[in-house]
Amino acid sequence: MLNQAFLEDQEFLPFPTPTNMISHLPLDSNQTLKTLSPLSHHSKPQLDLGASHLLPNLQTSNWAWGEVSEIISNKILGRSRDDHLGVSGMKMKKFKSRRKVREPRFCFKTMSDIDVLDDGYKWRKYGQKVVKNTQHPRSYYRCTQDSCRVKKRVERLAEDPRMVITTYEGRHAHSPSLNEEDSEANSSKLCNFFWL
DNA sequence: CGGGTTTGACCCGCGC
DNA sequence: GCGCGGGTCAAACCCG
Repeated sequence: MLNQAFLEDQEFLPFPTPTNMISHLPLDSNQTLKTLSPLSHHSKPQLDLGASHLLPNLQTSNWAWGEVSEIISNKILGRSRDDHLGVSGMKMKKFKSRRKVREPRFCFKTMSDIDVLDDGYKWRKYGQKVVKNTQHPRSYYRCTQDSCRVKKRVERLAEDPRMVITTYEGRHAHSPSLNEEDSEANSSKLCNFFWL
């Protein structure tokens, strides 16, 4: 357990990004960040140019996704790195004398009426919280798969309620629930596939 | 009845 | 030490 915690901590950077999410975070030829509407599965992809100014002159090859997410968090949400350490109070109680476990994380911004994006995984809501200085509550979701500790947070941007901020934390140890039947057999392969 | 959501309580870290 | 804020728990509730 202790080893696992340290391993996870060290794995934070460089930040791996699931291929099914790369489509939501393309870096174009101008090396600026864009985000895609999650509804792009059904309709023509809708580029959000509004985020471009947040990451001027971003070089894709020189940035890890964790750093990108951190920049987004800082710029959009006004948070510092330590502000969103994903360690619950309960975990802290268990591992009081140990280093904090930092799960891999990334976030992205989308313009959508829908709060919960359909990313192929099944999520169960486990909490909702009104964040200070925002009129919109933040929702907390956990992956419904047993033994999968991936979490995500969903909130709306205070300055622009049309924008949804989704923050993923951790790695899925299975494939999306779309192919639930064979997810067991392929779990390890697909895990690598989605996070490389 | 099983699985998901809601919501108030609780815990912990942090700043003062 | 105390209060605040964020994150989580878990009982109650809802729904198919």
